[in-house]
Amino acid sequence: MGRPAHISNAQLIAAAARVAARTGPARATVAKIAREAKVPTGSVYHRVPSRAALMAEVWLEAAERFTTPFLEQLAAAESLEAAIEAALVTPRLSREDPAAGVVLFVHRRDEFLAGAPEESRARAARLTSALQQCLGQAARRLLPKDARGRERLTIALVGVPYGAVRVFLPQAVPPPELDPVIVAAARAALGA
Amino acid sequence: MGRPAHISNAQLIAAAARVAARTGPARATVAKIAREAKVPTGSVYHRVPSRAALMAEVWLEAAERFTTPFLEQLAAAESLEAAIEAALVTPRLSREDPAAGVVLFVHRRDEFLAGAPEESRARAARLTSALQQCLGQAARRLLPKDARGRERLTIALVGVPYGAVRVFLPQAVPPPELDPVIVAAARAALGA
DNA sequence: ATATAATTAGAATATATGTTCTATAACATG
DNA sequence: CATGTTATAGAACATATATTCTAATTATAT
Repeated sequence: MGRPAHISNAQLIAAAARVAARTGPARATVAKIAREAKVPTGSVYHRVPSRAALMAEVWLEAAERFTTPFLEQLAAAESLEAAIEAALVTPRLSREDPAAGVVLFVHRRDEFLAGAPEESRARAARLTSALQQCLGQAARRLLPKDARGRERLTIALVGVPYGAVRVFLPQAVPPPELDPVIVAAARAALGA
Repeated sequence: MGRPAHISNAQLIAAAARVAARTGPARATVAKIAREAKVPTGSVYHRVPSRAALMAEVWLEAAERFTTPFLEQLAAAESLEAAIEAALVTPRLSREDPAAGVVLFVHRRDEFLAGAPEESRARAARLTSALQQCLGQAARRLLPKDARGRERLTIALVGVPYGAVRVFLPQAVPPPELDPVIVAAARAALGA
């Protein structure tokens, strides 16, 4: 089968994620990523077609780690209180996988997707629209009287926890005491 | 006095702010900034020593527009309710000066300060520490029982409004209806 | 008018960095 | 053990863009 690779594709993405988390995607050069992954720069191009595609992959992987539990919690929620639990996905991910947390909550989606191949963009668009759709359905179910229900739910379940963890990231990990504060603030934002 | 300049120094900074708001500071090239300001690229270097120094200036100007009213409101606050008003500086700035809002609340301080001259960094450090000091004093005054008062106040008055406006910026301007939501969420975050 | 200063104007240069290329090494299979 | 395949290894190349440079322009002051 030929010479074995020093690292796996997933390890390359993980190394790129660490570099991007530290420096931001714009300053994550191929040289730095290769050094972090302990492979020569040329080897990077045996795995991915371009730096832009790799950065997109980094974002997509982090975004999926967030979206999966968030959508699961929110889609199943039959009460506002249950929906509010989804707000805790943000601090939990930041603790469990700080690099993914920093990628998602410190840097911006567009920085990672700039110049990315069409396929990566399409995947990113699907993730984003799945999130919005789920928020819309939950709003119709749980805030039927509120004309701007989806907007309000987005503020409470996305905006509030995002802002809360940003007080800590990237220097520190959000402490456990943050979670009840997020819940209280999200509940208040929903007017509940 | 020599040939008159096409634009003032302030106009160059404003043009740089618009470009940086659109593309992010990393992709704000000197060529783009010069085009936006309608001056040749070389002229930029008659005003500022480097692109990095210009980006730092953009951030510092935006940061001062935020810090001044925020500190004023918070320093004068003799009650938690008065302090909570400071949380509204964030959405107000985003409406009154969207470019400054995007610079401060969409992009990151470090992106603007990367490679900046020492003097700019020192100014930025002073702004940041003035903010932290004021938050600390307010916490001791208004939340004397809370051992982590400053942290909590930061979450409520900085993190919550930041996350809330981020739901809208940079695509849209935060609507006026957002303000009572921010106040409610900030109040809840303070446990009041 | 003429000299001087400050700027415009944009070409030239330097540098950083993404990408490709050539050679070599390590593994599997017949 | 020869051959084919895949990866390493890092140098070479291409490109984008920050910065500098030379010349031309337009104001003020004497």
